[in-house]
Amino acid sequence: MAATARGREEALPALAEVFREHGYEGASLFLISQATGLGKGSLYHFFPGGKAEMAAAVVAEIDAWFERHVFAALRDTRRPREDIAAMLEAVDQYFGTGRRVCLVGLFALGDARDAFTREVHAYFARWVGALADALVRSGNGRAAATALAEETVGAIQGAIVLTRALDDPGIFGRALQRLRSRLGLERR
Amino acid sequence: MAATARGREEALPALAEVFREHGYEGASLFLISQATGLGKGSLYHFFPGGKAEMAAAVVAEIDAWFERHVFAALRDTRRPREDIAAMLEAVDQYFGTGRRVCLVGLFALGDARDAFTREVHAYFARWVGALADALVRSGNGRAAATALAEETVGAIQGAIVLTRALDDPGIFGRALQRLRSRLGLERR
DNA sequence: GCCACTTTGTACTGTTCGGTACAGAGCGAC
DNA sequence: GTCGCTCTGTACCGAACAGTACAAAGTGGC
Repeated sequence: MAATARGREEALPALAEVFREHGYEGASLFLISQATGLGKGSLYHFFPGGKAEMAAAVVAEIDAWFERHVFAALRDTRRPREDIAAMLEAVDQYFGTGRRVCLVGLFALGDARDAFTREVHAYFARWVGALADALVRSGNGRAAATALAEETVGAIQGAIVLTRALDDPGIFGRALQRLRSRLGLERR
Repeated sequence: MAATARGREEALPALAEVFREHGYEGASLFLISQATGLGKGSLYHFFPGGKAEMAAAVVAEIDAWFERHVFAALRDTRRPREDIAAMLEAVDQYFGTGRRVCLVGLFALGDARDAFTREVHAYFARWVGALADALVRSGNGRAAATALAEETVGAIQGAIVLTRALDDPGIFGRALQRLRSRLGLERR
């Protein structure tokens, strides 16, 4: 955590963690400085726009990560079932079985809503869209696929809330298992 | 919103709205003063413990409201199907078809986690528990009932996130409709 | 070794924060 | 009226805030 970042890119993971833990308002420059190991001088050198630019950079990186590792494969998949299963696996890893907050979801609930409406909207629209595409390819009708995709992404977000509220990662695991069965990914 | 509150109780709704809109850290005393129509003097007269006491009072009121209007009926119901349906209806109203944030869910994600872990845990545990009770009474086994209850509460929380992210209340409505069908509440 | 450029620590700015102090306004009881 | 009590506006406090200025420390090319 305090393993002194050397540049803008290296600082992003620690930065993301601070925003996840404390929200946008709660993430003070002191906390950010501590977490990244960078002094104010360096922080403002790398992010002249201050906190807002830091948060934007974090959101952009998360967005890019999901695009690369999750969404892209779903859109043009030739093996929809395998790729959807891989998506759930990646989600399980990424969100630490529900212990780790989804920063974009947190921003959606209002923490920095006005500032990042666009980015938040784009992230979830692409997630739902890509998943719906994969579900169409796996044999669902367009409407059913969209409904299933909405249900899946919603269930993941809700499971994060419940897991953290009740402090029980079992909730997240069970939610993923239900989704696997509902998406027809059960080994047969 | 700015309709000057006259006492502690009257101030709670406006207070809750500020915390919902801006989160715990983001709700400054200036915003609170504006929203309630109360000056600092009055605020500290009614809530000597400051912001923390205000947030605690709001959470307690929300908790009491759900206990009275949602949880109680579910626990000892003799008409589980009707009472579960009524619960979904109340939820739809309360959360403004997904436009209104669940403050307890927001706190669960971290906005004021440390300060309200107990309250957040109790709220969701009682919600899931009461719903599971009703589902047992409507003929489900204990395990299936708990799983369904977890799924339902999670789906509601997730639908709030998605609805706000994509700015489309249809998402919340469709989620509730799916839940009705899954909980066996469809008119037959 | 010297130069140009990037990176950093530190001291500082003005502002806003949560919270306090307190005088006085309002207002029923008698 | 006037007493006692609840309530409220205002001025104020120290601390923490985001952001700036800038000199010094590094660093790679030559």
